Amino acid sequence: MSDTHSPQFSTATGSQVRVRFCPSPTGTPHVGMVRTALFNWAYARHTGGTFVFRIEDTDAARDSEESYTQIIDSLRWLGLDWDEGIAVDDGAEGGPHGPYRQSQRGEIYRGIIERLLEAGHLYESYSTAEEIDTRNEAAGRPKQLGYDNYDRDLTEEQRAAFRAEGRTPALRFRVPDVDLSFTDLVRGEITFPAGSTIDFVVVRPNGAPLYTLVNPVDDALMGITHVLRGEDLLSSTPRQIALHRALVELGVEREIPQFGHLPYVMGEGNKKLSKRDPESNLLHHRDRGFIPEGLLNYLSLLGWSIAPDRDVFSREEMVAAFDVADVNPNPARFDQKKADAINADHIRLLSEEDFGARILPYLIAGGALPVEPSPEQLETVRLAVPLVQSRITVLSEVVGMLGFLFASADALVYEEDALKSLKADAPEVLQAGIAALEALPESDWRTEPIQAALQAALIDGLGLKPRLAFGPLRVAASGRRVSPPLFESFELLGRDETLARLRRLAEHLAAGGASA
RNA sequence: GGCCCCAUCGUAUAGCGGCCUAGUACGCCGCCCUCUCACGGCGGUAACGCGGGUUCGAAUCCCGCUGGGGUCACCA
Repeated sequence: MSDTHSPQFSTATGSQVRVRFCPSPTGTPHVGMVRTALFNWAYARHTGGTFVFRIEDTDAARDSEESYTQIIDSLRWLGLDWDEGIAVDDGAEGGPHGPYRQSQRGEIYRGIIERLLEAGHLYESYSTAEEIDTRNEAAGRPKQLGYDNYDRDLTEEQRAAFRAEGRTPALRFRVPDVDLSFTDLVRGEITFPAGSTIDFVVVRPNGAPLYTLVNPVDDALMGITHVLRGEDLLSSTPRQIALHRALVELGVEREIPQFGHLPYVMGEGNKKLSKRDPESNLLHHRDRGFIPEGLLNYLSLLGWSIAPDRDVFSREEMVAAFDVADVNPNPARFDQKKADAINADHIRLLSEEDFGARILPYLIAGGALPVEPSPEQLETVRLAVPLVQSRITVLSEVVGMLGFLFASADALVYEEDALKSLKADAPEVLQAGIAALEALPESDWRTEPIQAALQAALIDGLGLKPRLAFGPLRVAASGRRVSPPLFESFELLGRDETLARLRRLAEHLAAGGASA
């Protein structure tokens, strides 16, 4: 036996780095998937390397075009741009290693399979799952041990016999009987003992290649130097390394990529964040009004940190600081509260103009504004921006926060808890407020004079506590217990509208609409 | 069960042998600010899983245990 030269892993650094993101388009984009994309992207940008985007759609039964579209849409929304891969620049694919959808690479795989077969790395396997179970049972071998390498050394006669039965073989990879080890970029040395990795199927009987083959093959063909992926794939790494060794031997690639396994993103309790949990769904966060800056920042915190005393930062800062070697191997819990807080911080960092533009789609989607807002409505939004920017955590909250500005006095709905917060003296307070504001001419209808007039009438005049004095007015104006600042809201509403609302609540209460 | 991974406040993390009577952030609890709610400010609560080593010295290194997780598909 020639000495199995020690594995030749990639030593690429700097601009030689080539990483890839290769989701399979099944289901809705998952935050764990996005975190993986983010770390790959950040590593490529940090090193000045190349970020390749490939689609692993080798399972026609599970893949969907809708999922494919959502994934691309999500990366675009987040601003995770790629250098090579599918649909670059809104046009055709780009890059020297296309196609970047595995469903279109059949010819390429056929060639590789041929070479692998010729070199003896692959063999025909006629065993069915039932037969494997039966054999294990007969041999008193635990079922969980799986395949028994039964077909490894079938003779030509035996194969012919199977074929005569009308069976077509799957192709299995012959895993060498050696320890398989590598240095994980985030975990350090990992060794899988010889014998713990069994021969695995790489091609279905119908000729369709499986992930087990195409994933390493494409990494080889596309010159990937660093494979950063989820921890769930850690246990499949030894067989990938075995396959890579064969590919190096055949001259398909020069070196085996380095591997780094990113920690799990967990949900509540001790389980992986499942597709069932709403917070696993990227689209859900976008709909709630996470902004890309906030979501990216939070996701990067799942397994990584930029500094001992700071956790709010821009994507540029992340790129400058990111290194896989600093990734923490612990599984991380997705904490919605923390995510919200980080998002809120980023929302406050937005310029007023930017913020104003970003909330518009939410106001429309939430029904606060029509699809085509009028210039007046847009102006109101612009003026309301400073009132709400520091008051919300996710963009969709603007609907509840500002909706009252776009409803008419008679269409305004009073929320239950708002009505309940009113005391018995609410009618008098409203009357006093109305009187005070009626005395205020249109020309003085600005925040400060409004506040001065109400202060004089209610606090100084009636001797009320501010809380009790302004509560009824707030409910009258917004229908809510919590609203943007009151006097500013009055100004935005305008004199007539404000007075109409105060009168309407007064009538509502007089009609017995609220309990004391 | 075999194999593999993981182990610092409730959560995310800092810590890579002495700077740690363990830092930061979210959360939570007070107080201040205040027209509500936020924002902001101040203060507080709370952690090195256990047992052995190594060392003058261990959250940091080694071993064992315990506990959690993953994986054992003709899915990816």
